Amino acid sequence: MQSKVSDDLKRRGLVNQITSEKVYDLIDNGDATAYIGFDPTAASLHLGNLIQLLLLRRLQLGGNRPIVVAGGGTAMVGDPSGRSSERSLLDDEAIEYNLAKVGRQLEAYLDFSGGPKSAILVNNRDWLEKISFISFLRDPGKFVTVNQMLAKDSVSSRISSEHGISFTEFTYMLMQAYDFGQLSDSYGCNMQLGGSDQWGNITVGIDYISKSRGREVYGITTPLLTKSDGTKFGKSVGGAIYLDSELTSQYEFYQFFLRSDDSDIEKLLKVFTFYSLNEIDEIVRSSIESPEKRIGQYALARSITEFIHGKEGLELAVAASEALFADDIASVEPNALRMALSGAPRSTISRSRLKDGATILEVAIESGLVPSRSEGRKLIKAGGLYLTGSRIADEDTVVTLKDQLSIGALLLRKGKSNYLVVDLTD
RNA sequence: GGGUCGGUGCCCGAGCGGUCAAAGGGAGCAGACUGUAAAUCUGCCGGUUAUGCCUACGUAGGUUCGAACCCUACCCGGCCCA
Repeated sequence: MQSKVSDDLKRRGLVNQITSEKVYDLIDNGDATAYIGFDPTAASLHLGNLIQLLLLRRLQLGGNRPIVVAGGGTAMVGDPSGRSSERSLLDDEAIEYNLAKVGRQLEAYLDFSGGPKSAILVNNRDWLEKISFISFLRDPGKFVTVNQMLAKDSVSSRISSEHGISFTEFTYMLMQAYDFGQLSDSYGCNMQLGGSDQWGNITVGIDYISKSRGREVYGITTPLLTKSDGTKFGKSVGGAIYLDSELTSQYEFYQFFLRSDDSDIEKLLKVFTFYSLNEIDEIVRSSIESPEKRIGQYALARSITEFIHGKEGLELAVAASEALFADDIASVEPNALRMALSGAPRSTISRSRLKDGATILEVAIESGLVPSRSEGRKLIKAGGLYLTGSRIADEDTVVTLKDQLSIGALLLRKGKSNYLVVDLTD
């Protein structure tokens, strides 16, 4: 007898709030049809979204049916939850673009292979676009009181703030409630999942369905993932960590997890991997025994990178890591090096630029390693800029074609581990 | 509406006529140590065509050789009174 799905979720720290204990019965018996919506406000999902998506995946593995909603319609309006000021509206084109990208990601991490528990992907624009204004006012509108809406944190905090809240965003939770209703009608969806900031939106939907259809549905939220020092998890130097390798290379993705704090490892393994709790205990135990081996970090980074980027992606990331952290990168065989670095952050600069004699400072700026001349100067002065493994002491050091690696690229490094491969173009 | 206190760099917060690109803390970046960890210590932390110039102390004006600091108006917030 396998341990219960609900116990597993609880012990992984994935449950923040539930609307009823009934939630656990449903998911343990494989009776849940659970949905999460993702608004395509960016071209890729990031780690925060991934936690939700993995939760859906866990439910599916436990015999429940997942539905992912691409918020093509809701993205037109913008969710005020967790925001202190009004969003700027995205135009149609941007949403369509993001939708195409994010939609593909949503399909990649769940099992859509058919059968009764096969995942479903829908776009809420399909129904939100069709409903007329008057119907909208009559159907979801009449079942939800403004009093109720005003009481939600996401709204009340904005009303009392100097920024206020537009009618547009105020309406958001009504749209989300309507989504839930549609899914309930079409697919028997009986549960909505979301981050803790979604609690208000989810409960409005539950009330709406109960009043309009007399049907009982449920909700679960996940806690906001924080690091052991209390700061928000999932940000790195360049901002959010994305699942799309064009925005966050496999190497960066892998490295992000590889550099996790010891004290966060257990939590991260529970949230981001499918290792069983027993396996995690084992990994954590050996990590504590010999922390310098970073067993937990490797297990975490490998597992999650493989899940997101596949075996090939993981191999790229590992190869890039090994090549970049090698003692003598110049001796790495060209083909191997080219392969290895294909997952690393890159930039380009023209050959002629080097022929004319560019200084290291200029190269660092033009390649985007540093944002301004002063930043570059400071970096060099602090001893934090490296060209192919050697520290640069003088900003006027001239970079020539002789500095290129066997693969026709320069290798810059900022600090201990921020590498940039600069391809030479004609 | 009246009174009063306040609005400072990514955030918090000192400054109250020149020596202020603005103390201090946090965040961030880099260095040392280490395990590509944490903690700790050190340096940096508006831009630049750099002993100068530009941009910046709620907004717009004004006084002054000179203003974040004084004056006027306006906008926004806290508290007290109505």
